[in-house]
Amino acid sequence: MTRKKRPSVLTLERFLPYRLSILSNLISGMIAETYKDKFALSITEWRIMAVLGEYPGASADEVSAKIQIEKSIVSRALQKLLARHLVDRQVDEADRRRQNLKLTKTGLDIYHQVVPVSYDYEDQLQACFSKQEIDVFNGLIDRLYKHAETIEVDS
Amino acid sequence: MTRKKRPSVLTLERFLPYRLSILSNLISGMIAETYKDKFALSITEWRIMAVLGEYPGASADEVSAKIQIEKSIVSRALQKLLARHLVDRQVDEADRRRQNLKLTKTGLDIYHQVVPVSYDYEDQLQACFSKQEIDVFNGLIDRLYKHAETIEVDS
DNA sequence: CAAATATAGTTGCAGTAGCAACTAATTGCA
DNA sequence: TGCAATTAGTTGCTACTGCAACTATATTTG
Repeated sequence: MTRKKRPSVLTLERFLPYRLSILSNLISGMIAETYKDKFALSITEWRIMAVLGEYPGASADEVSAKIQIEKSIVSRALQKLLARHLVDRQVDEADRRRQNLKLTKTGLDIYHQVVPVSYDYEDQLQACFSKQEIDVFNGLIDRLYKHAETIEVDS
Repeated sequence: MTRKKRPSVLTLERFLPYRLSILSNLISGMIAETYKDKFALSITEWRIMAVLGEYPGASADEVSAKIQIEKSIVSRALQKLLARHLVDRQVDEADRRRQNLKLTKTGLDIYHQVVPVSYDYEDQLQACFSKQEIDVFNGLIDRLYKHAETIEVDS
C-alpha cells in the first residue's frame, strides 16, 4: 500500500493545531469576558486565585508551575491581586525566599462567586455532548497532551 | 433524581476551558518554535501566508476574518511580510480601498517548505490516535465549536 | 447628486507577555 | 566553614495585543 498522499496546500481549518487554537480562543475568550465584566479579573488573575483556592499557602513559583505561566507574569498579576486585597502573602520563616500565598476573606468571597459561574459555563459548553462523549473527549485530550509532551521539537 | 452536586472548589485541571487552553498552548507553542527557528515566521505571519496559499488575491480584511485575528495585528504582520518580500499587494482597481494580497515567488517557496513541516508535526501529534479516534476527535471539536458560538455570553 | 453611512486599512496608545538580568536567601560540597 | 551553585521572586526592556480613532474610498438614501 502506498503512503497516503499529502496535499501541497495546507487547509488551515483542518489543521489540528490551528483548530485547537481557534476553539480554545473562542471558549477562553467568552469566559474571560465574564470574569472581566463581573469580577474585574483577567484569566491569569483568576487562574492564580483558582490555584490558591485549591492549594492555600502555595508559593508564586508553585502557582507558576501549576498554571504554566511565566513567573514574571504571575509576579505582576499577584501585585494586582495583593493591591486589591484578594490575596495575602507572608514570608515563609522556614525559607525566607519563599512567600506563602492565600486568598483573603474578600478573595475567598469572590472565589466562591466565580466557581459556580465557571461550572455553569462548562455545563453550557458540554450540553452539546452526551456524558459518554464528555468522557471520550477528555480521554483524547489527556492522551494527546501526554503524547505531545514527549515529541521532540527539533525535526 | 437529584441534580448532580457540584464542588465548591474548582479543580483547574478538570475544567474544560483550562484544559483546552493548556493543550492548545503546548501544541501551538511547539510548532511556533519550529516556524520561528527554521523560517523566522511567527504563528500569525504563517497563518497569513497559509491563507494566501489557499486563497491568492485575498484582502487583509478577508485574511483577518479567516484566521480570526484583529485587523490591526494582521496589518502589522503584513508589513513585515511585505518588507521581506514574501507577500505582495496591489490596490484593487475596482475598489480602491481594497488591496489584493498574494505570495511572491519567494513567499511561495517558503510556503512549500513550511507545509510539509506542518503536516509532519500534525502526523506526529496524531500518532497517539487511531484513524477512527482522529475522526471522533475532529467531530467533537467541530460540534463544540459550533455550539460554543451559539452560547450567550451574558449570564 | 449631496450628505450620511459603511468599509478597508493604518496608526496611536495603553496594557500584557516573555526573556533575561538582577537581588536575596538557601543549599551543596570541598 | 566558606564559596559556588541553586532557588524564589522582582524588574527592565522590547515586542506584541487589542481597542479606538483616523484616512481614504465606496455605497446608500432622501
